[in-house]
Amino acid sequence: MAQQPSFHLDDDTSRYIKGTLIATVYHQTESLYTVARIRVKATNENYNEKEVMITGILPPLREDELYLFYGKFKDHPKYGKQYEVELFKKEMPQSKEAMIQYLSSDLFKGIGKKTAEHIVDVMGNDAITKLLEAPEYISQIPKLTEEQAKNLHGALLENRGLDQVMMAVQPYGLGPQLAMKIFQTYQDEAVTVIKNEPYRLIEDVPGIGFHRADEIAKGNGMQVNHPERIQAACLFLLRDQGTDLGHSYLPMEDLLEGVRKLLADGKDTVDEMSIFREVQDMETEKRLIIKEKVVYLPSLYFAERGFAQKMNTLLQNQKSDYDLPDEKLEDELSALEKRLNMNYAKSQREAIKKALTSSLMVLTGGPGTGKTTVIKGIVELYSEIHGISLNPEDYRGKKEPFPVLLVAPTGRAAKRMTESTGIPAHTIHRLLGWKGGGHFEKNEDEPIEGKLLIVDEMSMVDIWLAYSLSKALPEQIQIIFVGDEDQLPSVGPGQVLKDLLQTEHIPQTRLIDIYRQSEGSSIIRLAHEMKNGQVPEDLLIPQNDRRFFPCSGEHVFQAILQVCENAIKKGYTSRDIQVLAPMYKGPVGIDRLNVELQRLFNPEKQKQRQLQVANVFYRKGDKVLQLVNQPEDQVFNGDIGEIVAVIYARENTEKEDQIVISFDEIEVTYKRSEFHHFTHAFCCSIHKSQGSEYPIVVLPVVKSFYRMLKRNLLYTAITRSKEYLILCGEQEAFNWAVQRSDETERYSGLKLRLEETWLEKDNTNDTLLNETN
DNA sequence: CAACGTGC
Repeated sequence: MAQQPSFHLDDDTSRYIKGTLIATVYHQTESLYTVARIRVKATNENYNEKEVMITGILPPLREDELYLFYGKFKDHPKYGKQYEVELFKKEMPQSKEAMIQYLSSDLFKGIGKKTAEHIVDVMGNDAITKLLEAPEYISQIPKLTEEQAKNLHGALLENRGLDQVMMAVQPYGLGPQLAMKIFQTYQDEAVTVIKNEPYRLIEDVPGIGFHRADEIAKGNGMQVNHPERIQAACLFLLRDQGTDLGHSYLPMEDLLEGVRKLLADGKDTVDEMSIFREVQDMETEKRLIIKEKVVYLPSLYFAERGFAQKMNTLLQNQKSDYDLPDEKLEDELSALEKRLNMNYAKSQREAIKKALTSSLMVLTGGPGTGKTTVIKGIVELYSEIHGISLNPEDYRGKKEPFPVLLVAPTGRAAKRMTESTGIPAHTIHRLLGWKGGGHFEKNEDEPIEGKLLIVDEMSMVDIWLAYSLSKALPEQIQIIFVGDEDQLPSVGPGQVLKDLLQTEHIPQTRLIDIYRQSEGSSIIRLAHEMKNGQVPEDLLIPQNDRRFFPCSGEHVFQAILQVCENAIKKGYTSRDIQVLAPMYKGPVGIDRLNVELQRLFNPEKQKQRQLQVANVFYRKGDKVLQLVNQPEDQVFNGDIGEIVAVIYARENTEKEDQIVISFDEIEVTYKRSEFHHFTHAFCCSIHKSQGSEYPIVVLPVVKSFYRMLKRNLLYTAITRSKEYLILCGEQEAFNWAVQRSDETERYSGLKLRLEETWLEKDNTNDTLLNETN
């Protein structure tokens, strides 16, 4: 018999645990993040326990339901073995009560509690399963009116679940995975949503963009110029495409043109006037915000506005406490220099003094300008002048909270801060108490406690996070933002650091190059020229600290290997040399480089112990890159380590393959189930290298990277090198990257918001003054 | 095409 191709959840490719709820351990209503204890009824996992802890994004679970969880086991450092659910499915209600409740729910029109009870009495607890298998039984249920029978039949078919969803989306080329996601998202309402509100899929189901939803809508008979269609396209363009490029808004013209293109379908087009009208309607409904001829998603507008307002409030709170006499500061600074046995440069002294006397300050400078030194100085001098202890132990059990807060957007940057200051630093998310879905425990109602806050690596903070942080700030706090505006921008929308620096009334200090002698270093000079959009004439001429090997095509790959081989002969190791590349795939991609570089730096010895993951072999001596944060191990995303031991399953009590990696002094053991927490690091991505420095950087620069070649990416890469920089590739590609900075420009209104809210404050003050006069 | 953080 010819069978329709179908996706069976119970086939052996998907692992599952079927079970019932014992107790919900944790459930967050905003994000739906759930931890629950489950009684195992059946599983195809290698698991023999009666109970299991599951985690995942799930609706509130009920005790009377049977669930099918698809996922995999994870070893949580604190909570042990847990099943991480990727997809789940609700089995039909099992108990009599649940079945009655289900049948009398809104899903089955015309069937109330009485009728539902009757059906279950006649058909049993598995009434629905039975009726689905043999719908003809419906007519045999006594006391059911013809109308009720018809409704029941229709609803049963409609809500049959996954099969129905798959059938509904099949004509649109959506595979079983997406069908499953849709079903998971809407459960019983999935088919209804697909039929009536297909554009909701864009928002709710990752992997469905405007075009896919639009295909479905079209299949449902959606008119080309239907308001719903136009509105969905507007939101999609702003949310998905705009924020992907880092924009906080889109200019009206860009939006209209973009939406017109998105909606055009052969001869069927929608004119920009109609789109404009919809945009206006959406503004009336407060689903969009229009300011100065640009269009915002409300969340982004309020983030800009709220952050700007808070910054200005802090500025106006300039208290007399901060008004320290310059003489005292100078004296204390000199004493500090003596104590730390060092000398601050003039711009560093100014930075430290300004930081201590301002309620808000931005500190910026390129790599090697001593931002870290200044942070340390600020903290030390602050404690000195205010006579406060910097020993966290002194605050244990006391009412007074630790007054100095240090944070950074990434775990690794926080770790570096901890190391350089001796004071515990955290991620911004940790400080604010992340709750999922963009919500935090700390906010305007429950502000954080502290007197001085320093935020490092501010270039990586997007406008949403900046707003969340600003909301949680008490009014009496001194805050210092630190960062390098020429580095890679934040993943999320906005360019908060840049905008702060471009706003005149925001107190700021720029550090100039001090440490890596500018005159001696042609790397620094190169970086400077690049900043200004220039390529030095001597790019190809060997310098004392950099070289450019011109080559193209396959030669680039060979040149990189040759450079490394020569370095090895000179006695350098993989610790000294870091190869960087912008992307993983391709002929000069990270993946391919790592395979060959492993062969060079850590060749396989006879009978060497090694463990295989996919096509990669790990062995002792391999340089590896940590990919996730493991705060409990003091190891963070981006940390580089070295494999120091390979242990086979038969050699340990857990009977699981293990790899031990050493990060500086710390050694961390990974089980096979955690091997995806690291990867080879002979070559790593430029993005991952952000925040690290290496003695020697080797960098391929080729046209095949053209999509990624932008000025700030190249800048970030070359400024990672402390002593020597080796470029291999095409000069044309280098020039191209330096020229390309406009394309990375982001639409941001933060500078404007900072200025307008500043003026509004002035006005309020004037009014107050006038009134008191 | 690459990239951040996180809940018991």
